[in-house]
Amino acid sequence: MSPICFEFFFQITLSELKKSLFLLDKHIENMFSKACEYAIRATIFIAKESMKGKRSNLTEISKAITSPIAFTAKILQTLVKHKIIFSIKGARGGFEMLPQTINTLSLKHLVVVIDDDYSTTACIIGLNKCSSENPCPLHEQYESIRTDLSKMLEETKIIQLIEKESFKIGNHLF
Amino acid sequence: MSPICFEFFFQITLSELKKSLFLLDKHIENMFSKACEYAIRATIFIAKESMKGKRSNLTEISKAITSPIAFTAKILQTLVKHKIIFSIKGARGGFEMLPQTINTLSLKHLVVVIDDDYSTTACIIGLNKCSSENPCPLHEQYESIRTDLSKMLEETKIIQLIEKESFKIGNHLF
DNA sequence: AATAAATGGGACAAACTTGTCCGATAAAAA
DNA sequence: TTTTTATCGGACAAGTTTGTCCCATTTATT
Ligand code: FES
Ligand code: FES
Repeated sequence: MSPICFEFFFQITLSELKKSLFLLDKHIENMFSKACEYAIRATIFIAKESMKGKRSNLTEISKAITSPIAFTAKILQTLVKHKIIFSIKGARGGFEMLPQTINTLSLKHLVVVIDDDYSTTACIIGLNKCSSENPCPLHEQYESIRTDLSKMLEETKIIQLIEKESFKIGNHLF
Repeated sequence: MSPICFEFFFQITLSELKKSLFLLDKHIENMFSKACEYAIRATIFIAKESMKGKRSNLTEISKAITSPIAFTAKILQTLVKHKIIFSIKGARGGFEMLPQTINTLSLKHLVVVIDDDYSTTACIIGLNKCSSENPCPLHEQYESIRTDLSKMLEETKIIQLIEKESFKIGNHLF
C-alpha cells in the first residue's frame, strides 16, 4: 500500500487531526479578530523600536510578535495605507512610526482601520436597533460594560502601552 | 445576449452586490456569534411560551426571533442535546422548557453550550497566558471589563430576562 | 391504515477570516 | 551595472461560521 493510497483512505484536514489529538484549543470568545491582535502587537513593537531610532523589518516583527509572516505583511500594508506607520522599500528598508502618531493613536483607531468598523451601539443579542427607549432584556446589564470597553479603547493610546514594564510575547521581551 | 451570457460576464457574489449597493452592514464587532444570538433569542421565546403553558414549534420560533429557519433548527437540536429545552416530535410537536431550567439557566451556560467554550482568561492581544504576574500592556485596563462581563453572563438567569417589560425583536412583541 | 405535521440529522453550499505563494517593484550594496 | 534585500500586491488556498436542502423518523389526526 503506497503512501498515496494511505492518504486516500484517511483523508482528514490538518485541523481535524490536531483537534482529535487535543493540540488545538477549542473556540474561545475573543475580543479582537486575529488581524487586530497582530496589528496591535506589531504596532507596539514598531513604536518601541521607533522610539529607539530603530527601523523594523517584516521578518523581525513577525518573529517578535509570533505571527504568520505573510499575513502580517498584509496587515502592515493596511497600516501603511492608513498612515499609522510608514514604510521604506528596498534593502535596509522596513517600517517606522512617527512620534506624533505614537503619542496620539488610540486602540480604537487601530481596530477601526483593520476591521473596517467598530460598533459601540450594537445590541448584544442582535436587535435591529439598540436603544434605552426600546431596550432588549439584556440592555440594562450590558450597557455599562459596553461603555467601559468603548471608553477604554478610545482613551488608551499607543504611548501608554509602550511605557509599561517589559513583558514577553512569544520569544521577544518587549 | 442570453441571460446565461450576462451572468458569465458579471459573475459576482450576492454579498458583493449588496455591499456595493450599501445594503450590507460592514463588519461589526459583536459580543456573541450569530449562533449564540439566535440561541439566546430562541431560549427567551420558548421560556416565555412555556410559562404560559404553550409549546413552540420551529416555524413560530424562527419567525418570532427573525432567524434563518434551518440554521435555527440546528441550534435548537444542540439545546435539546444539552437538555436546556426538550422536544416533542410529530404532529403538534415542538419545543418546551422546564420551569426549573428557566429559573436556573445562566446566559453563560447557554454560550458555553453553543460555542463549545467561553474563556474568561484569554489575553486581549493574544498572549499565550494572561496573568497579573506577567501582564501585557493592556492587561490592567482590560481585566475589570472582562470580569464585569463574565460576572454578568454568570449571574444573569433566563428568568430575569423574561420578567422584563415587553420589547420587540423583528415582528414579535416579547 | 393512510396522511399530515412536526423534529432529527447528514451532506452540502456560501461567505468570511486566516493564511500562503509568487512575481513586481524599489533601493542599497557590491 | 548587477546583485541582494526589502516592501507591494494580486491570486489562491485552508479553515471556520453561517446557512440550505432533503429525507428519515415520529406522532397526531382523519
Ligand atoms: S437593545 Fe440589546 S443591548 Fe441595547
Ligand atoms: S495578559 Fe493580556 S489581557 Fe491579561
